[in-house]
Amino acid sequence: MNRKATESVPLPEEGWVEAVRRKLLNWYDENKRELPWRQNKDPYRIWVSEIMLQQTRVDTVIPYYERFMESFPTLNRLAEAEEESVIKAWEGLGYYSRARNLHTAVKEVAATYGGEIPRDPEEISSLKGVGNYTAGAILSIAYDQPVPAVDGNVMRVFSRWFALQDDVAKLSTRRKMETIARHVISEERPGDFNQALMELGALVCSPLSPSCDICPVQEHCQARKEGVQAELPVKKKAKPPVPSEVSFGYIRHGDRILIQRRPKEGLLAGMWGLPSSERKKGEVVPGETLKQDLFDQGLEVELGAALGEMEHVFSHRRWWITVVEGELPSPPECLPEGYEWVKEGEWDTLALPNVYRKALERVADRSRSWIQGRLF
DNA sequence: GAGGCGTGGGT
DNA sequence: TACCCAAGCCT
Repeated sequence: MNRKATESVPLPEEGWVEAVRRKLLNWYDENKRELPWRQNKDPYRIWVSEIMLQQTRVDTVIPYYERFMESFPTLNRLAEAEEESVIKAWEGLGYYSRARNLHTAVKEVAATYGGEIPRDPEEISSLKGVGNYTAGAILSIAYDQPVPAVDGNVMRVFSRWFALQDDVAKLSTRRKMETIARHVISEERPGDFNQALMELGALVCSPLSPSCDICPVQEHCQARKEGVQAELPVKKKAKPPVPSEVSFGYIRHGDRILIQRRPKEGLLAGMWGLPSSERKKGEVVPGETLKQDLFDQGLEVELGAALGEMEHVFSHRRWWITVVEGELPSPPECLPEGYEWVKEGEWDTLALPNVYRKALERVADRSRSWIQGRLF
């Protein structure tokens, strides 16, 4: 333990801790939401929920979680599943490496730990996709271990309780928060305590306009005392997403459309999508680069009209998309690696990220209005 | 430490 | 509109 780092951590007195623990847990008992992953303490169910909830809102997760649990009700069922079906179940939820890592980790638990999720902090943390927060959440919620589970909510709550100016984007700050968490956690109800902190952060101690007037621990909050709760936590601003010009091809051959699997690494890794090309914004004529890229793969495409334009923003990149129609008059007998034909409209079995689904809907709208235009 | 990695909702 | 954000992890 680093003494210097520990010295800078403001550890509250025992009286303060006992009062806050009691009030927070009482508030949680009265106000906690009924959520599908709170039905029982099945560590597998807790695990899946924690992975889905990473950087993702509760309301968004719920329907995915319900469907996922119907498809993969137990750890062994998930371990036996094909990766494609796991990714398909994750379709639209984003951060797809979460699904791959979860699948990898679950197979590891089945093979190495006899299907029982390890209770040892070192072992569980070694699983793919299980970091400090997730390990703490599973161990405390499912296994009643008094270990911290410090997420964005907890850091916000602590920043305000103790009026901390540390940048919560920093790793060192999270470690500091974990030291505080170890000090204040309830040994009797560690899982409920950790969830109560997060629930308070989500429902009361919210980022923009915290509802201090209904907060169960308002009288213990240093930020409120100083009237600075809206300025906390301190967080360095994120860089704006980098813009680029992207062409999607809607390329027909008979009743089939050309699709392409994305590279194994990087953005939307391994997911299916329309053939596409990406360039720096302002550098290119939409469509031409796509034609070039496909030509390099041995596919000679004839491009038609632009079917539509759209914008799609990822956390770190902004795509300015032009969907261009085209056809492949004389396709090779065997398509290059990563390309497939799929019947128009039969995308259902493919795991398509939302950006492509949006584009396909756009094209479908265009086709419908085009047909209507011919009818009237 | 900093950047990559999705998406949708709120203001 | 243009941000900001939401139960992080990996490299």
